[in-house]
Amino acid sequence: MASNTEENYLKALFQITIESGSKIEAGTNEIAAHLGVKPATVNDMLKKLKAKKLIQYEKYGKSSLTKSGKKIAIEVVRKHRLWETFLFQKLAFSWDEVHVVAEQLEHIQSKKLIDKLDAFLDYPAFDPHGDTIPNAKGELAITVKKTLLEEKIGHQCKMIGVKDNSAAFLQYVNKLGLSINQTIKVISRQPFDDLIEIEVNKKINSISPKFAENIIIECKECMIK
Amino acid sequence: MASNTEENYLKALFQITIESGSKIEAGTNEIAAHLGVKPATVNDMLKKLKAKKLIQYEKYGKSSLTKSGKKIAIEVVRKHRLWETFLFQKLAFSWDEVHVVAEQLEHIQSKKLIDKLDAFLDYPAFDPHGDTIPNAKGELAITVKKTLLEEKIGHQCKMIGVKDNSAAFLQYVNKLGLSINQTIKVISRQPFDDLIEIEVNKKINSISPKFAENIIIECKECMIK
DNA sequence: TAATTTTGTTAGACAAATCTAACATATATA
DNA sequence: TATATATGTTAGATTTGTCTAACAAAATTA
Repeated sequence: MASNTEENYLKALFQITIESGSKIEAGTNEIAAHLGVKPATVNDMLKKLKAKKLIQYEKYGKSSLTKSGKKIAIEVVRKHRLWETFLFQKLAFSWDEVHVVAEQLEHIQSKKLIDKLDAFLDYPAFDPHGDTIPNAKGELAITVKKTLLEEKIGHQCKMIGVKDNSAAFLQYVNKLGLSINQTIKVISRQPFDDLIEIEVNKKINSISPKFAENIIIECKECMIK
Repeated sequence: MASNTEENYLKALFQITIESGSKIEAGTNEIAAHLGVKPATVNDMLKKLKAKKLIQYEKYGKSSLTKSGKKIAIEVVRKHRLWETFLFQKLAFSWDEVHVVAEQLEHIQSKKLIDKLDAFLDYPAFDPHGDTIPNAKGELAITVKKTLLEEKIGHQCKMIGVKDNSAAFLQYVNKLGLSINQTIKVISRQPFDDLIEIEVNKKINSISPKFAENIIIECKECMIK
């Protein structure tokens, strides 16, 4: 069984690599900065985690999770986010207070506890920060933030913000039926003038690339494990 | 701030001494047996806790809690019993499963969490084992188990069991209106024949010392802190 | 390519909590 | 009271997780 500290290293590695969606390995200094410890300390732990076959690591190289390391990391993330949801929904903690307490609660060892908590909260999909919660099987939908311009044709996504805050732009946003949390589907792209067809609330509209570039969306990237 | 381990030693000392209602100090071996560690380990910790002014202790002597040590111990007991109540009432854990998980949860450091949990559970007075839960001020009603013969005149207590299991005795118990959880008040004691007058459900009856000796009761001993 | 900077490693130290084995003191018993 | 038993202490070792300071390798830049 992994110690609290080991769990924290595995979680850090998971968040830096897999969940970031942007890289597959992490450097020693990077992990140290993420955890607020010294690189020397991380180095010792990397050797230990390698010996336990929880990470892949070679001297002077970068680190990544093995299958069993990833499993533990996802369990910790699941516990963290379920506890955050509990604190927020049931105990009326505010959005910004839940994290520090969940940092402690995530290390409580009891499979039964966490599965019962999951049921008590009615199997939530998102924590109070909007991050996805892994299910009991350890499956986790990874979402990535980007602009609507970058979304692929045929994909669905969720609007989570705007880049431009001018009145003109926001009025246009409104007119198209767009708002925070609104689901958007990209239908097509015209080769001739680059206009993008989107579907919002079953209505189809065309928007310019310039407009699309100012809509921040979140889309499901992949399913982990 | 006390470490998890220090908290466990303080809690053990509290339970052995103050909460037991029977003694005011604990020996090194006794503490070791209670915690499942070796006396040598306890000895080291006693020195440390003394240095932190959390206990009173002299070489080759017995140990007891100081005011600040007691405060911490009661907070840990409060957390333990509130978490047990949460697991039992909200997550449908069974009576005998709650303890081991609460042993972990009792060390979570967040005053806000425990006070909100208390409110969420509607300020319970007892945990699933029937033990009293200290309130937010650190006050705790201590109950002591003894026989009805030992109860003082004028005091109220609660029947929690019997010593004799013969049919004759149990029928007599029934006839007097006694049962588990029944409140009993000791009215008087006759100097002439030692008979004891008790009040049960507003009816007064006389019982013999032999009878009283076979009724196990729980009574509020005092209010701690 | 050579020098500099960034990144990673090693060695040695420390604190916390535990152990075992040997020793010391206190209490009980013959 | 002398011995035996129970209780408590000490010294030295171990594990875990951390540090600092010195060193080594890799990457970047002039």
